[in-house]
Amino acid sequence: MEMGRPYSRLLSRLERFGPLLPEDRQRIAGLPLKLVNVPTDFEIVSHGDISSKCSLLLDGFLCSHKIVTGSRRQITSFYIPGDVADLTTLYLPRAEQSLTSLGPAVLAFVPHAALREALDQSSSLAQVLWRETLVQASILQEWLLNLGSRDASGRLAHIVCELTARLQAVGLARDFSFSMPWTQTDVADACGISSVHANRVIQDLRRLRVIEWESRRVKIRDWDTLVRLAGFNDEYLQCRAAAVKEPHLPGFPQNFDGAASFV
Amino acid sequence: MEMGRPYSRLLSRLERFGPLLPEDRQRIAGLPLKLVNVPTDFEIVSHGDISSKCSLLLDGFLCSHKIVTGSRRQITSFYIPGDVADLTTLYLPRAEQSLTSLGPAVLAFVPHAALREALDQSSSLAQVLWRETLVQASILQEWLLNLGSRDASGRLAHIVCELTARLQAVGLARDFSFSMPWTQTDVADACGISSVHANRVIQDLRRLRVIEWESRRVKIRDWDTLVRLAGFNDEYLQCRAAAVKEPHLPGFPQNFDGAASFV
DNA sequence: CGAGGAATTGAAAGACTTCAATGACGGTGG
DNA sequence: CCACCGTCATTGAAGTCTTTCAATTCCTCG
Repeated sequence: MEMGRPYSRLLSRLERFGPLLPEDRQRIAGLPLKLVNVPTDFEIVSHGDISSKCSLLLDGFLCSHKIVTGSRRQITSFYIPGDVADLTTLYLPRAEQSLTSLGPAVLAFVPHAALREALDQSSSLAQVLWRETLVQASILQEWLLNLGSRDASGRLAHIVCELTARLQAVGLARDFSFSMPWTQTDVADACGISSVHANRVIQDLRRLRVIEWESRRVKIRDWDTLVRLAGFNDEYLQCRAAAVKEPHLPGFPQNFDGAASFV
Repeated sequence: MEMGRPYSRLLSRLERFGPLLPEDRQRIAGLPLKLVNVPTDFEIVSHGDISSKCSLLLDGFLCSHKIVTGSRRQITSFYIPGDVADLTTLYLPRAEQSLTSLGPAVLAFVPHAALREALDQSSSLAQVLWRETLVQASILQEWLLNLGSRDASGRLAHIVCELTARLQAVGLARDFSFSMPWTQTDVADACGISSVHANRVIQDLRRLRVIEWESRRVKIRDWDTLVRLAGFNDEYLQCRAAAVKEPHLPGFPQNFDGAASFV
């Protein structure tokens, strides 16, 4: 991890839809931040907190989650390096979910005040960050499909696919292999299944030689089969947005609609 | 429905966090729009479409949904009058979901171009609409808890609670009674259960005298029990945001954090 | 080497789905 | 006005998936 450039991953993420204005890059890069190391299972934000900062994840993994019915924990998102885990709190300061680390993690806290100021100065930057929250919402929708319409093995396969795709996009899953320092219980809480059942499903995937998953490290052995099991389609992640709009033709702005096909 | 003021419900919704600037109200009210009546089960936006307009719902209900595994349909959101159902397409024009009407509905289409122009001119307005998408995302998270961590009757109860609360917020569920012109299959698709099972669960709720649900109309008979069954807490809806910030004390801005408790 | 968390296993119970049939209802055409 | 039709709601029974409980084994770390 390049500690020297804490915003680099975030910036390259934000630029997948097109280059930022140089001054917007400056605004991001100039944001004050506070680096923090947190241990495993550290609760960074608690449900109900009023936040005054955003948490940019530099290294490790986070999840947001909430307790339902007294004891059952539902994980609603995973965050990987380059993600701002609680960007929502910028305009909805009360945290509806808790945010905790899965494994040791390195964070950069950015004060809301500074971020708001930057966004007030640049509507183009605000737009880019808005879009980032929309992509996160799109991931939530996909999880909804996952929990609502797939069986346990489909859910697990889908989560692994998504994680792989996201990690690849930030260069952390070369060779379809990555570290995943969380427990089967964590995975189960994301899939909405019991940890016992999660274990059995993982074993099925191992038996099928689709994945290896040992000592906190996952290796995908048969991506195509995994994708098929999961019914995975990466479009919702907008990972390849940059590829789509390659031709930077002047006079041909992206997503142009004008009054063209208005109903 | 006041056809004369199509934006009134949206405006009052947007103002629950605090009054809009007069010029921002003007910008919204001045937006061009095209009124459209659609019949039951009309697909307004299809998965994969590139949108050039947003759909403000004036009357009736919509849902967004997607097909999983060939045949199973998962509903991921309901929309009620005053909602902009596809605000996300403003900056993520490719629709990841389909949008269809549940029962006859009245829509106002607003071209992206006009909306973008308004938002470029006013960063305060952009902020308010951004927040609106964040609230929608917060609803998605709650649905995630629903599908991942509640049993069938809890899911159904929760959806009814949410719908009731949202409809009440726009004055459409006086006396805890409202029209719900969709089928048990639709409800089942939102809960991620089979329609047969949905039917049995509805009957349980009827037997417990918690709700009445006949001929497309729901009446809540025992709100407290329903809330308990659902584990419902309306905070995530931000319905009561306006109430919270009643004291408009000058010099005491809402959600002020400054450098105060910065970690 | 011991302790504690994590993973694994088996067996029984429970929740939900599927299939298949029947009943209820509203709207249509004759 | 009534028979007919299609959609939606309801029911029963069998089968599948998942949970729960309770051990047991494995691993990691101090």
